[in-house]
Amino acid sequence: MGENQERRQARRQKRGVLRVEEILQAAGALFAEVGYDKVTTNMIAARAGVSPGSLYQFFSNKEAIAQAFAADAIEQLHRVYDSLLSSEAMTLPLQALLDTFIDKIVAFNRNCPGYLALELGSTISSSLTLVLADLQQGLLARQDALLAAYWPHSTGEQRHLPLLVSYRLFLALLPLALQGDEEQQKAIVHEMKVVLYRYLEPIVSEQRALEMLSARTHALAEEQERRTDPSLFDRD
Amino acid sequence: MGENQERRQARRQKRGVLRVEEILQAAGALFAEVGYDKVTTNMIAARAGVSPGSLYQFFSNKEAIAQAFAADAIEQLHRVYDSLLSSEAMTLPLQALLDTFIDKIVAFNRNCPGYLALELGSTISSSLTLVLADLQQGLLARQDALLAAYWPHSTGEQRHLPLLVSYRLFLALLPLALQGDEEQQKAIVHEMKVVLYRYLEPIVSEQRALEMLSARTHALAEEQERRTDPSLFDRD
DNA sequence: CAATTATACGAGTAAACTATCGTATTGTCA
DNA sequence: TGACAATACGATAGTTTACTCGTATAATTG
Repeated sequence: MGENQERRQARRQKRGVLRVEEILQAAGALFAEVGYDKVTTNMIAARAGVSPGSLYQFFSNKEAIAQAFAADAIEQLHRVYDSLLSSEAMTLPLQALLDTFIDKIVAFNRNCPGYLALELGSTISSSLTLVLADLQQGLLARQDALLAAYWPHSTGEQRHLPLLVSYRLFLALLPLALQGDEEQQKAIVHEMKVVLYRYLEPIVSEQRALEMLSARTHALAEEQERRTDPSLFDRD
Repeated sequence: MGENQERRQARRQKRGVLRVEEILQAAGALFAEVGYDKVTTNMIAARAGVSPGSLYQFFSNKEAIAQAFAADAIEQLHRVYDSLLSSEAMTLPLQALLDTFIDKIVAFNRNCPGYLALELGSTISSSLTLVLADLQQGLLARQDALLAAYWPHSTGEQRHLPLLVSYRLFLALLPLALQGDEEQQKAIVHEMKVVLYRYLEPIVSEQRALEMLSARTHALAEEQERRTDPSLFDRD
């Protein structure tokens, strides 16, 4: 699709590569502002300072622009994961890891607006969504490795659900962490860390999790007469 | 807008009211399937079994259809909250309340697909989004009352952030809870309850929260030499 | 039964948008 | 320098979509 065109840039690279960057940056900004669907190709061209026709010199269609933008963003994210999966980072306690992890990913999304819009704005299964999901597989593997390091003796099967849930929770709060004044942004980031820590900590330290859950349950039961099925929260 | 038309139905109510219901149901189903933006008015007409022109006998435009659908849905949600805010429900421990609360709201979203799509698919600030936000204010007040009941001596200011965060967390997992096989759906609902309980419980019982958090922090510090700033998770 | 009004239809209109095409310009290489 | 390829342009073709309008039918009222 768009790759052929980019690959054949043997000559005249400087102008072309520069234009591609300009176009992708303009597209990303617009994705963040109005969402992928409502961005028109003419808007992208205007923001990038090129003619509508020039877009198609480098990208075969609108979707290819979003794909290239997402590919760039995900490559950057991989670099973030590289630093997080370093041997020294893995020796941190979960709380500290979450702290740096969340800070870094939030910082990335601040620098690269538009990626979040593509991630969230994925109205059900366009072909763009499928390509995006494919690109994310790599990131999911890194996240899984991270969780595995903190959850010894766990199987991929076991990690699947917590991983999925954690990712969704993070994504859900991310828009709030990027909007509003700095005060509110800090507060949201703090809540993100609290939510994920309280969710994940009992999971990665299983034995303690069981103890604490039953302890809490008993405390509640003593405070208040027990009207509820004790197995409400037990899984199947 | 659309209200005038519906209000002037003095005669011929039966056919008209019926058509309105058919149209809204068709629209809701389509919103859930492909999202508001990608639904065309002709699709709604076809699904409802009416001509394109007939839509505009009852609704002034596409957005008015979504608004009417959302208004209906939110009215139903208010009835759900009515039962949750009953005096007897408020005596349940938090865990039990969350259990029934989540089950009921999930059940509603199963019965009324399309509402979630409107809620999530709100690409940044169309006029539809503003109207939706307005309709939701009422629900937010109910949720706040619920949280206030479990968090004595709390101010509205204090409840604001946890309320916002809880709602986002719930919304984030809801799509997962509605898709996939029944097995997976149950698992997701379970995770929803776990996440919200672990997040909210320390908040509504403040003093215990502080104790437990510091206890955990100490335990972690002893297990592992302390390389991280102890105040990482403190706000500001 | 007439008169009036709500409901129904569906071809058609105007606007918006993606992508193309013919052409002009700029840079590169022999 | 001359030939060739990459880049740039912008008008516009072709498509999609929300919505209208003239007309026809069904129901209600007097």
